[in-house]
Amino acid sequence: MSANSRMSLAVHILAWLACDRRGTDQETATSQHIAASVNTNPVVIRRSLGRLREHGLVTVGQGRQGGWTLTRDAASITLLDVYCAIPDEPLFGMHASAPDARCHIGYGIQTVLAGIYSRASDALRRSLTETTVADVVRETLAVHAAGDCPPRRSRPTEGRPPLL
Amino acid sequence: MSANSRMSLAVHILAWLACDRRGTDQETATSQHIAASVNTNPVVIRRSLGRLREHGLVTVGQGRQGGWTLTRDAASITLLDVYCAIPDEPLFGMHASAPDARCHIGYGIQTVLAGIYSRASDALRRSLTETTVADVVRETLAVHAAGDCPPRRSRPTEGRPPLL
DNA sequence: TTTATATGTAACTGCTCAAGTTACATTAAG
DNA sequence: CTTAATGTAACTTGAGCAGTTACATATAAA
Repeated sequence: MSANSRMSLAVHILAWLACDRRGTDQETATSQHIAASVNTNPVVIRRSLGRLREHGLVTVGQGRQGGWTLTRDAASITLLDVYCAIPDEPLFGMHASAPDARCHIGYGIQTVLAGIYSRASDALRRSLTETTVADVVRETLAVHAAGDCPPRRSRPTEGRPPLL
Repeated sequence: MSANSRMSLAVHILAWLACDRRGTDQETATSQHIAASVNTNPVVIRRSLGRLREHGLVTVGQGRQGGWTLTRDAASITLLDVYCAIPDEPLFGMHASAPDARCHIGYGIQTVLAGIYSRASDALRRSLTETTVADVVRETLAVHAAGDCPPRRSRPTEGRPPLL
């Protein structure tokens, strides 16, 4: 993968929003702010948030003072929910060009592979249900608290004492 | 792609070799023949077989009358063995550019994601141990026997009665 | 020893796709 | 009306894979 980082991006965004909520200030959570934490372009963030919104995980306010919020508690959002909200690429790709159907193996191999891949995908998904966005936030803040970290910046941290 | 088809390719090749072995003739299994079944270029097959050989799943004879054979029984080769023999791309990619370490979330998120992805990968691998190359051959031939298939061609089928 | 038939591998092409970026229309608070 | 936000199209860049050509190397068989 094929190095596509959309899962990491989406989890990061949701964790950021969940963490942001924990604070007391009600500054708007904009794609600009989130982009600073993720270290990328705001448009990339908006593209990801757009999908998360389509799947009902976040809502957005339009216009000035718009911004993003989780629609439900972070503890109720599993990483499978997130996984389902990113563009689905199959775990394993099939042959680029169809095998020779006149060969005993070539004829049925894709059917069999599909079954195997489906079972593998189920196992993966089951494992993703075991972690919630709230878990991610908690563990991430724990890493931060334990670590030897540089001076704070970028919201949701800015100007506030560590949350844990 | 993400769609990278190397797993499908490797399984196809091994199934082909396993099936070929079941026959009585001892024609050599060449990259040329396998390529016909997979419907691709022999060099693509050799590249894949090269990795499978490095991982001890097949052996090769050089020169004229060279060719490929499984090193052990197909029933003892799990799909995890195959998975381990293809170039390892992580299941999920991390952020393309490192998150802002000055943010509470950005600082620790990748550590946490690594743990989550590792557990997901374990689940996937565990699922792959449940199928062997022999299973794939058996199921594939069953699909062939059940199906309404075109006239035979391309070894390992050519000129032989259906195996199942 | 020569010839025919394999593999091994480098090097190149073409294609697809993701991330990043720019630009601009739209929306709504103040 | 002004300002600050999202939504989205369009483009650039870069990476990686499948496929291909070409050729060096190895070896069984004539």
